[in-house]
Amino acid sequence: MSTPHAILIALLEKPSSGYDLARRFDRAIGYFWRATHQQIYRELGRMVETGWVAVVDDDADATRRKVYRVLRAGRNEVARWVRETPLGVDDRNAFLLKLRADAAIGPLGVGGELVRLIGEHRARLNTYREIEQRDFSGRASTDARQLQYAILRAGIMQEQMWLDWAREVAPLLGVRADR
Amino acid sequence: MSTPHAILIALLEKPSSGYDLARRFDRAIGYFWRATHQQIYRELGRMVETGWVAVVDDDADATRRKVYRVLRAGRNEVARWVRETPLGVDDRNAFLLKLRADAAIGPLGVGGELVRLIGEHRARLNTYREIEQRDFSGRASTDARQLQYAILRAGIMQEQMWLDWAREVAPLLGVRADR
DNA sequence: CAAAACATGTAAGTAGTTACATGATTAT
DNA sequence: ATAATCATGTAACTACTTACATGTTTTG
Repeated sequence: MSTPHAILIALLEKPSSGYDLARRFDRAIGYFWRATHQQIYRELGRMVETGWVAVVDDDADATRRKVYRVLRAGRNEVARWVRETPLGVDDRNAFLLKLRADAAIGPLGVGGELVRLIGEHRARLNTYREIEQRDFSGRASTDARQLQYAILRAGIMQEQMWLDWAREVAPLLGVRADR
Repeated sequence: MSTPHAILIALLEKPSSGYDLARRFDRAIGYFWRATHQQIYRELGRMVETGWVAVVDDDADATRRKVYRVLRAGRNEVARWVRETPLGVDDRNAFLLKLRADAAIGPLGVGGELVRLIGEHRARLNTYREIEQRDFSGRASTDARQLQYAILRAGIMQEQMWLDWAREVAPLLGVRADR
């Protein structure tokens, strides 16, 4: 959804070369956001053009290694993206990305969005529960039917988990998860 | 990851027109797998070429509406894909897709893959727990640090949830979630 | 000195998104 | 009749993936 912003935020946390970024996107970051080295180099090139990042003139070390840092315009762009890009319930990872941005250059007012998302997740959970009541409340079930129920259970458990998590996070963002 | 297979499986569950599929992918199916009508029509066209699906000659009803059904080759392709395409821990939705295929034309032996995935999810959960111990066991935390911990918590809770779910599903697939 | 890891890129192909386009049927 | 919904498609653009390509530095 937003590879350039993922890269900007990673660079805000620590200025890096394309190669370093590729490694970071394979380890810690990669657990929730992926990018190949081709994507990274392409985006870095574009963002230099745009003026969001610049190569740190590695004074002494005149090797071929290029370390990038985020410029003021890039920082502003991250803040703008966090504030003005509404996410949906399916953009879990993008929301975590916003939290990382908030940790790096915050506060950026992510609390409001968390509250909205809690509402949307609750609505979806209710939808799932209604389907559960309607289609899976009876007794005897065929194998196929039990599998279909398992798929729905995955959705239900996922929403419950997200809401549990949101309840933990809300106070950190200065909002209430009310009820 | 595999739009054509998602469409084939939806068609196995119920022969439909492109328009119907688009609606189904917006409702129930859309909660875990998305496809726009352009993708759907394009894939349907391709799959007719390949011989995986065919238009049901809507005898009487000679309107412009085209209902597609899955041919034997398409069915075989689904079975092949389910059996021969190993998924990673991040392909949650693709695994649910396999369960739907198994419910529709199973059994396809998905149990083995579930067992493998349980192992991989446990490994990832352990990695997260180690990071937790190493980086977040101390007391006093800054705001930024607490947010970083919240991101890690999301990962931990997600893995725990998946493992809980897998424990429910295992018996349906004839395998044990052992321990 | 050879292999592994470092480091950055181009090119081609595939998939996905967004915008445009058209016409038929159904309901008000 | 006119608006909404049904129904199917093309075209252009953007993003992503996979393969190719090249040279450097470090380590055994």
